[in-house]
Amino acid sequence: MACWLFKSEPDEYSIADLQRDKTTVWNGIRNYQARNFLRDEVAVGDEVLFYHSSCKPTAVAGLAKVVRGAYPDPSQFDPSSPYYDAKSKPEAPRWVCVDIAFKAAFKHPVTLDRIKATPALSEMLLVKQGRLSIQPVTEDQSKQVQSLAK
DNA sequence: GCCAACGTTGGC
DNA sequence: GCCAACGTTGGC
Repeated sequence: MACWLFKSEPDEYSIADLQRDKTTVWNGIRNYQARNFLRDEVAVGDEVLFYHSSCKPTAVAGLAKVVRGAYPDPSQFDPSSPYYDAKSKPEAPRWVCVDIAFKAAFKHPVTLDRIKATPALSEMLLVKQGRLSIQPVTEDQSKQVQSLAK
């Protein structure tokens, strides 16, 4: 089982929204590096750290799990969607999405500042490569983050 | 709202 | 098939 970190702007979709909805489609990914992870490596049963980005403070806010592997993101073919991509054809979809389910909302979200200040987490891509909305996390890192949230 | 980092694109 | 330009991302 692999672990991942998914970023979302809480104004758009927060861990509280996921708690309410139970499951959601993780769509709208329009960055190639993130898509490659989604398409090639994210699998059913994988653990997901749910990260709130572009807010104050940015933090890992909860836990989710993958319940459906990569399939074509329907929004890329919908002209009325903000995620519409005219260059993507149904016979060769450019973008994919996965489904995730709620597992937990952290009582104490683990802020980016805290992660940066924790030596065991200094190798996280979150710290080393900021701009990546889907990223792999080691099992140790995931456990560390979860223990900081208690 | 700046701008740095990345993968992809496309002109040559 | 090189490589400059582009689009996306997200902390500051």
